[in-house]
Amino acid sequence: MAQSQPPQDKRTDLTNAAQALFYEQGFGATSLANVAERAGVPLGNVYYYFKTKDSLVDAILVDRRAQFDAMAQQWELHEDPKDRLGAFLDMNEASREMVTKNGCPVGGLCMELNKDRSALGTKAADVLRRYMDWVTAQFQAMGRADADDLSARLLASIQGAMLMANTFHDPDIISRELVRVREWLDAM
Amino acid sequence: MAQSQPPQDKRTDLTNAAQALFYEQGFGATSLANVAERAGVPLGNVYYYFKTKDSLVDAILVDRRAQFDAMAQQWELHEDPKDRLGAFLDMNEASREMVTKNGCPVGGLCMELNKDRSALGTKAADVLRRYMDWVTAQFQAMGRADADDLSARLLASIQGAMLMANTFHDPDIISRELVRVREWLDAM
DNA sequence: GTCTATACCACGATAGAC
DNA sequence: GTCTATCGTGGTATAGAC
Repeated sequence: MAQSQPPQDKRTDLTNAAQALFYEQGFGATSLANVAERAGVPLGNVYYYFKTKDSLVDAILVDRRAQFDAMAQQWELHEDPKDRLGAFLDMNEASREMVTKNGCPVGGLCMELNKDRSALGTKAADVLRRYMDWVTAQFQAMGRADADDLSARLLASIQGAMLMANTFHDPDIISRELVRVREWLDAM
Repeated sequence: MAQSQPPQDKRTDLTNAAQALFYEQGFGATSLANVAERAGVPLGNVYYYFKTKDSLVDAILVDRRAQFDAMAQQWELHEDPKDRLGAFLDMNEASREMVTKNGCPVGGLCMELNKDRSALGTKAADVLRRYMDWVTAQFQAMGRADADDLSARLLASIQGAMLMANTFHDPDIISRELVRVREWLDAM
C-alpha cells in the first residue's frame, strides 16, 4: 500500500520538459529525444509513460489548464470582478519578456495544432476557451449583457499584442496594449 | 533570343503550391514532396529551382510582400487616408472565412518561423513590418503624432481576432472586431 | 520499471542518366 | 532543363534484456 505510485516524479519531469520545449520550439520541431534529454530520462523510457508523442502534448494541455485554474483561484480572492480582471492583466504584464521571446504559450499551441490535427487542435482550443469562459464570467458579474463579446475583445487584443511583440521583439507593445485595456475597463 | 527564360512557369507553379501548403499546414509540416506533387513537378526537379527548403519559403515571403504592395497600390487610389484604412479593413473582412479555416497567412508564418530560425523569422517579420509601415503612414497622413502606436493597436486587434476566429472556428469574431475598429476610426 | 539497441519510415538533399 | 533513383540523417516507435 505504501508508495503505490511513487515514480510519478519521472512523469512530471517529462511533462515539464515537454511543456518548456513545445513552448520554446513548437510541437513539431521538438523531438522526443529532445524531451528525454531535457528531462534526464533515456529515450526508450519515455514510452513507458506516454504511448505516443500526441499523448504527451495531450498531457501538457491538461497541465496548462490546471495552471490556469490555479491562477484563476488566486485572482478570485478579489471581491470586485473588475479587480479580478486587473489581476489577470497583471499576470500578462509580468510575463511580457517571456512572451516577447517565445510568444503566447496557449496561443502558439492553438495556432500550430489547429493547422492540421483536428483532434489535438480541439484540445488546445479548450485551454483558450477556459480563459474565455473565465473572463466572460467576470464581465457577467459586472452585469454586462454582452459579456461574451467583451471577453473575446479583451483576449483578442492581448493575443494580437503578444503576437506582434514576439514578431518585432518589442515587449512594450504588450505593455501599451495592457494600459489601454485597463483604461477601457476603468471607464466601465 | 526568343524565350530566354520561358520555363518560369514551373517556378511559379512551385511557389504557388508552396504558398498554399505552408499556409494550410505550416512550414514544418509540409514536405517538399507535398509541394512537388501539388505543383505537378517531380521531386528531384524542385532542387533545380530552389537549392534548399529554406530558400523556397524565402521566395514565398517575397511573394507575400509583393502581394501586399499590389493591394496597397489599389487602396491608395482613395484620397482620404481614412478611406484607405477602410479599404484595408474591407480586405480583412473579405478573407474572414479563409482566415477562420487556416489563420492569418502572415501571422502564422511569423509565429512559426520566429520559434527557432532567427534568419527566416526576421524575413517573415519583415512582411508584417510592411503592413505596419503602411498603416502607420495612413495615420501620419491623418496628422496623428502617435501614428506608430495607433498602427500597432490596429494590427494587434486584427491579429488577435484572427487567431481567436481560427481557434474557435468562428468568423464572426473577425467581423465584430472589424466593426469596432471602424467605429474607432470614424470617431477620429 | 528501466534502459539499450534497433526497426522502420519520411524527410531533405544529391548523383547522374537523359 | 528534366527526371529517377538513392544516399544519409533523424524521427517515432518497438523489442527485449536487465
